[in-house]
Amino acid sequence: MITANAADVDMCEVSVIDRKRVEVARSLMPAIDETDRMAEWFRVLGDPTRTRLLYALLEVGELCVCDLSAVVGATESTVSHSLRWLRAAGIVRARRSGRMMYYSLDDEHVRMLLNLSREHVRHRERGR
Amino acid sequence: MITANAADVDMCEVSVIDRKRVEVARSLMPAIDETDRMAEWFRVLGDPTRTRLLYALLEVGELCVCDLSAVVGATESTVSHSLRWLRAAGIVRARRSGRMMYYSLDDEHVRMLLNLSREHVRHRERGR
DNA sequence: CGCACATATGCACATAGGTTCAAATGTTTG
DNA sequence: CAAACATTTGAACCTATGTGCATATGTGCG
Repeated sequence: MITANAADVDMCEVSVIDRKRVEVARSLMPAIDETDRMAEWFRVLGDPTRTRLLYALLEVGELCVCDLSAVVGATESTVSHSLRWLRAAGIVRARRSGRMMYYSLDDEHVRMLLNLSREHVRHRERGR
Repeated sequence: MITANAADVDMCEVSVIDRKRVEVARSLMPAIDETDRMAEWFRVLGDPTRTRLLYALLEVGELCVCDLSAVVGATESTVSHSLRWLRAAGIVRARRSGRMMYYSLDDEHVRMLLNLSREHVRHRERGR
């Protein structure tokens, strides 16, 4: 009798060429909810307005919404909506001062991430 | 008379609180087409299927489409569509061998990026 | 050549998400 | 309190895009 393990799930329907390598990959693959969260994080970063917001905050540390609006060249409403995403993703932190909200980066990884991204873009640029 | 410089563009319409900081941020901000490309790169990564495909390739180096399909648990058509994005973004490379296409990572930064992403996700996980 | 197999592509459909506008909330000031 | 200001929120609109299905392309084999 063949014992069923996690690696056999959903494998019967599709043709597999290198079964061994497939099983190794499946065993090393992160859990689905983990890759989902990772993808969601990237998706939040994957918008030009939000990328620009992050760069603005990266450079000067802290800015209110209307100043961010002036820096990135977007409506204050758009900026507010965008910041909502970034806040929900734990990338940005808000601080209230009077009627203004000051936003700043709240993620140690973002700085490195933006640098990596810029390197990638420039690397590709040279390739053309 | 006030001289107009680059930093004044589009600044007249919105209210600015800290003009000095805004100008600094604007001068340090990457060009729009650069942030656009960065955002596009992130957007390509921002899909669960594609994230999982990258992890599969990260672990075992090279896989054909049907094996990738088995590893990530998606239709071969879906996998092919996803790989198309990754290839267009220069993240993945294809090699033909007979009737099979073998895919592998084609970006030095992706490995580091996925690690950063995973750290972020786990860091947030602990916070709750 | 004709068939089987691996992959790619085009189309259709459903859903997600970005922007705008209008209105609401929260805050300072007179 | 009322008015002005900074920001947020909700709804509507339109575009982008992920997936499934059918079909096309490419390749090896008899």
